[in-house]
Amino acid sequence: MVYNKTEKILEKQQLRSQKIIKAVREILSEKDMGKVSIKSIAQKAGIATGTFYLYFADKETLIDTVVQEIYQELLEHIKNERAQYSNGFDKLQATMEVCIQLFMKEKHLAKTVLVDVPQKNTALNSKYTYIENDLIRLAKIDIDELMDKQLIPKQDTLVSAIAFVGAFREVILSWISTGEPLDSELAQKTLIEYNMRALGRYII
Amino acid sequence: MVYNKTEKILEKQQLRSQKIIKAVREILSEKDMGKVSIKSIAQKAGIATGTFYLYFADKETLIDTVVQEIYQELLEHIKNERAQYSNGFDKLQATMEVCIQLFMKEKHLAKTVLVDVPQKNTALNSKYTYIENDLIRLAKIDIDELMDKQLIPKQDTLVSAIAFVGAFREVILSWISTGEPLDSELAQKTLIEYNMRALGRYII
Amino acid sequence: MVYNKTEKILEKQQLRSQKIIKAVREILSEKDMGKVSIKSIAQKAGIATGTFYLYFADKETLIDTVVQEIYQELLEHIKNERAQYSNGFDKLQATMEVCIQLFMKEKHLAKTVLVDVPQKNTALNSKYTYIENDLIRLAKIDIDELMDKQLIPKQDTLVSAIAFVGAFREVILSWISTGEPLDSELAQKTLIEYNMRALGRYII
Amino acid sequence: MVYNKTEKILEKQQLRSQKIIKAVREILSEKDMGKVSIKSIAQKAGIATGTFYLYFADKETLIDTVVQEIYQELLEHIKNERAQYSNGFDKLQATMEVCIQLFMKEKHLAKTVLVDVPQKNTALNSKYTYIENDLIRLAKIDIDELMDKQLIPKQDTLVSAIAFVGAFREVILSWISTGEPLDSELAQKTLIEYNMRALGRYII
DNA sequence: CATGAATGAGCCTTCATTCAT
DNA sequence: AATGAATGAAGGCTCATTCAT
Repeated sequence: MVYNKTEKILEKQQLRSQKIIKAVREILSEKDMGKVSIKSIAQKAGIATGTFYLYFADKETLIDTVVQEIYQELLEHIKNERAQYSNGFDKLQATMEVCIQLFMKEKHLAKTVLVDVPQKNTALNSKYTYIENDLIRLAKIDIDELMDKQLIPKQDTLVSAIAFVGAFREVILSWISTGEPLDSELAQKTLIEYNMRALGRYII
Repeated sequence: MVYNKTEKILEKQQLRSQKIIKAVREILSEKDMGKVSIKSIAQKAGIATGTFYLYFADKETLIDTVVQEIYQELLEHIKNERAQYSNGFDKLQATMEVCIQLFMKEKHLAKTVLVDVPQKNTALNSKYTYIENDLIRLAKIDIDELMDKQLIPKQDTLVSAIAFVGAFREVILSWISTGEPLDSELAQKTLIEYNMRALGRYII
Repeated sequence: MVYNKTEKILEKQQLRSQKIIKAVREILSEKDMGKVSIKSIAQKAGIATGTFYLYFADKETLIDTVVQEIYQELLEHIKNERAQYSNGFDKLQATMEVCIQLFMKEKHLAKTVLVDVPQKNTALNSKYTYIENDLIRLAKIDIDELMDKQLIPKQDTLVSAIAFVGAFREVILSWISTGEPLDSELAQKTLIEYNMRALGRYII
Repeated sequence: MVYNKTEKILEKQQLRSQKIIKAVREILSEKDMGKVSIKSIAQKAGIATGTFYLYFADKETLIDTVVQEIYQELLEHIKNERAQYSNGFDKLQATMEVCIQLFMKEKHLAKTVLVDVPQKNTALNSKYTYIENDLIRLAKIDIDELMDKQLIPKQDTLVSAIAFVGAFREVILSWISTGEPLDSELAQKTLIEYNMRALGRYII
């Protein structure tokens, strides 16, 4: 019984935590991005402001958690998609494609992940491992492999991976801000080819 | 005499303004990025809080001013360097080189320009024209020219320009955060070639 | 139970609101008329400055509320008393008598109503309908009636009503400042007769 | 020589003081009643803010001085006008007429004298002798005289004098706020007759 | 455990007054 | 004497956090 009770309680706590996190994400996703105050979060989560502090130490902890969750989700998506390909080029391309899809569908999430979070973590203040780093790591693995197989020229693969992600990030953000370009297909093709070409794929 | 006096006063005022701006820049550059409150700015500038308002209408005006100043500085550098080249590829390369030099020398400035400011201006909140937009514009001009001359394949040149700047930005920021890579020369070469290759320069 | 709880809370909130309003009234009534700052109000009400904003949107709202409250109280008194008379002269006299009574009993309230509030609303700044206007309106109705019945000479009844209230106001204020005159009865009689005579009651 | 010099200096000081006072009065007279800050006063007076403190101990002293000056001027006017009449009724009427004229011509001055100043001096805080008191005193003298001569019924002449001034004050203020009534002549006649009748002039 | 009213430090801004020049 | 830049206390308001119920 006791065990059960504990389990139930833990479950309930989980639920509450999730509710709070969901509330934050909803607020972050709102078009006009309402105030991200504890009060508004609690309101959206349907709890009292004080209750918040039973689940999270403080506001910062909450934000950290939300960010982690978002990251995990995104990486999950990417990994699933990549799993279908064995070729390094294809994997990179698939990564970009899934990211484009996801980000364009959830623009505010993209903003949070690509802008709001990193901005709090620049320079030596890198408290999180953020999505960009994860993406870079993934990209680097592929690029390393391609270089090993001599499919691309010798290069500082870390730099390339960073550039790869950076080019991608900037374009996505511009689309989020100004709306996707009219010829969306050409635009996406340009972006993908930009990065693929940049790696230096040998033309056979 | 009167003339002299006025001159001196103006000079002194300039100095104070500069002192305040410098204080903001310093705060923005601090590792732990202290609060950018009027109080902290005044403290850092060695003035009373009220004095601040003798030099700037309000906080927002100050921030605008700082941003503008930083932009002007950077663009000046870039334009000077680019002026020496007529060829599109060379100009783009020169732009990257001067930016690398400047940013690596003034890392804090780079951080402000590439991170702090853009983050306040994402999406529809584009009150400033920020450096990235200016850089993108410059890059696009060169890329358009290259495409017109059929030196690179057909592409959405705006996307390419954005990707170009994005790749660059990300790499620079990573260097700022983690320090330049050991083989700095290879790293820089990789970055530059990454972007040049990405444009699709036809190999002759 | 829930109902009870809600009731209790509402009651408590009412209490706080009242406490705050009372605090303002007290400050307004103090001899040296302390500063009417949020801080001083909160202090007097025994709450934190932030708490104030749980009960009133801002300072202006509070002041409005206080004023309205005072007005309602006074008008209630007057209307009750007037209800007992049908004759225009009697109604006017009753109005004066009830006002004299009330004001002399609650001198601070009188001061607020007759001095503090109007002074914030002079000229084109008439955001409130203040007691004086209401009193004037009431008086005018009676005077109009008297004139229609040809019980008083032809006159600009609005001017007369204003003068009526003004004469009254000034005398009351003088009594508040300097204390009622020794021969209080004569004094009150003089005031009432002054205004009644002024209207020009035809001597039969 | 020394004497002369001192005289000149005193004269100059007088001039400055006057300039400052004039500045305040101008600001008080402006339709939109700009901020009455030391800075704005100094600006209008054509002096530096610091200079102000060479002529007045502080802001309050200045305001007191301005008020005194205004009062003196007004009383001067009134006394001159009254001097032409020997009859008590005529004197009272003349007083009212000159006040109406003056106040309607300088509405903002009227506002200052009748509203702004008294409001700072209510109740036991009567630091100034304000115009109203002076007017009341004058009126009382006349009313006493009339009563002594048995031209009006027995009454508390102080109360009557206060009521007299109060009725007058209120009407003037209403004209200042809302503009003079259309039938200005009837309105003025009503006001004057109101007060005259109120005194109880025996109809012969 | 949950609540949400209460807290108070902190923010931006104004302005009467001072003081070095 | 005159200047006006500098001062800093004070004002209204916000919001992360606490605590009595």
